[in-house]
Amino acid sequence: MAPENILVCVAWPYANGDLHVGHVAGAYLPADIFARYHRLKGNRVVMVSGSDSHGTPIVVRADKEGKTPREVFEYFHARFLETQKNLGVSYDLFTHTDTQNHRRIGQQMFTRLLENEYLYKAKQKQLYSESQSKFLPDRLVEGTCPHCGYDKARGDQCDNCGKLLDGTELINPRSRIDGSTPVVRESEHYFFDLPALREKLVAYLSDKDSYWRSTVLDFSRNYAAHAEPRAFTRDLTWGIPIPLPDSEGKCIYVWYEALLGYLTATVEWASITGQPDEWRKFWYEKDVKIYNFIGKDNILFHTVLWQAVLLGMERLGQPWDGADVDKVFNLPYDVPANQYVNLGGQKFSKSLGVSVDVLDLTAKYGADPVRYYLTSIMPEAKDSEWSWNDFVLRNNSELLAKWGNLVQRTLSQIWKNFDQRIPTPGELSEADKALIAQSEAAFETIGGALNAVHLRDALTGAIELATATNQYLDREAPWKTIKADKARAGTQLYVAARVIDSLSVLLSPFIPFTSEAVRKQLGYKDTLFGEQYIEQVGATDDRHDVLRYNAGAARGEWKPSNLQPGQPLGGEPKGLIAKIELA
RNA sequence: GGUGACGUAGCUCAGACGGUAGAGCAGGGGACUCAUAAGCCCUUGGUCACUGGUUCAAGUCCAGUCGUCACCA
Repeated sequence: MAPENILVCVAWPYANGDLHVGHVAGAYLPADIFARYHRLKGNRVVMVSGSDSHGTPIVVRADKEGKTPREVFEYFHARFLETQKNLGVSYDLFTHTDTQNHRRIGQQMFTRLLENEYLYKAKQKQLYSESQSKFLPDRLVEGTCPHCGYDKARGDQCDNCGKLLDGTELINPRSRIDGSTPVVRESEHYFFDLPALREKLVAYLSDKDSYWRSTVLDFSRNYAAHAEPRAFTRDLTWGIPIPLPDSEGKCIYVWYEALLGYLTATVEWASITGQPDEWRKFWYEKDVKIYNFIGKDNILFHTVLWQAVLLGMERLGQPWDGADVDKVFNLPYDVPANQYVNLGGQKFSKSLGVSVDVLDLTAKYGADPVRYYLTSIMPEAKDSEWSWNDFVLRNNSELLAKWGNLVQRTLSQIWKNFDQRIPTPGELSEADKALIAQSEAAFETIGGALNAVHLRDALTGAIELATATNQYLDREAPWKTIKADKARAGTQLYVAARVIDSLSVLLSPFIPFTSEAVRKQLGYKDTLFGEQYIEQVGATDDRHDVLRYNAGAARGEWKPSNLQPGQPLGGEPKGLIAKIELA
């Protein structure tokens, strides 16, 4: 079968706070598992994302801390790189939105939509701070709620009665920055004419029933069918300025340029890897599948609004891009959005201290226990719950006891009794053949689940095979066989080792580090995957750090083991997975 | 207020097309000992949120109620 082209687009984390396990389980980890699977399948995979570095919350945080917005986002960007490298999220490129490349294409997006008449000008009433000479975002204004009279309602929503507000509705409004009283001024903005694209959006969503998640589809359809115009620009200084004269202080609404990051990061990836036209393959050629991995709060942006942008632009189409006049952008094939992971029944919240810090977690326990547990509670259909107790149990009684111990008990018998080499099997019994057949079939079933982005099912399937192998060992008991018939014991251990070899591949999208270690213990000299590294790229005035992936000498393949008898083990087997004891 | 999703054993979750509830972990018991006292076998747990309705038969379809969440106005 010809290799497929897969573009894995991952939600852009907003660079005003650290990542927590909810983000990881929601988007980054599923994307990585999916990407690794497709790499093993031999498919052409590019996985991109980056830090969302513009927008009001970053400006506010910078003001509060006496820093520049750039300093704030660069701090968190660096931590995102570190966190995801430690976790093994294998981006081909994780960049950010404050690059020349992103700005240039961002302005082009605006121009294209304007040329194609999907943007129009309209006036909007907004609160303006005279003391600071700028428009105030609604959330930075407070006042008395017109509905319930609560006197500390924010301009976007009243915390008391829960009603959503428009800042101009507030009675006695005041700035939350300096307490001054804002005035109502008219501001002229560009609006995105979504009604003009309704028909195309509805058509796009019409053939997704067989594979989109129900949590994503109905909701998106309803919105697409009734989509109203939305503001496309904002009064903002920290963002991408709109490329028109007399438009100072107007930037592209951050949401749209973050979405555009999927395209711009692909362009940057192509350029960095010295094949500047390669992005065209993924965005224009039709034999490509684009996946967007996101959390449930982002669904509409990724199932309707992003499609609207792509449909509205049609293509990049500027002089430097003139070859594309007859091309049209690809739209996402699937948007497997996840629900949330909660903690103690509450949402994660940095400000309330409800959080599990990922940097801390990987430093203490390593990536794989975290990846394993988060996959097992991945909120594919509904919200799930992080439990420290469960984290420990899953690690100790599943990952370690079922899988780590299976490898350990098999290889240590081979090490001690078979000259530290994979034994040469004799004739296979029915039981031997049955287990091997089961392990071979697993590549189909688990692969199917992975391809359909049913990641929890896929992991469960792999663990079931580990259990079957443990059962096989207990029934065959090579430690007994060896006393009377060493050759038969060698066959039994060969069968177990061969299935373990397959399992290390089947499990590798989920727990890549452990799988590499197993592979090494089995005596292989190569690796399943390539390497991740952080690197500085860009011209002098555009330097930035990115996370990259280099396939290099990776030899992993999604196919059953062909373990060679006589292969020397890679050293004395020792525990792969540490037991976790909570202090 | 609108749209949508969710509410199943102690915990985490499965349960197209309706036929009297399943898995893993935890808990209890057992035989073994190669293994990080891990693995294996057996086993105790459930008013399937609530109330009505359709049906010979409903976690499974319909209506309503309550609760949780996301997005939109």
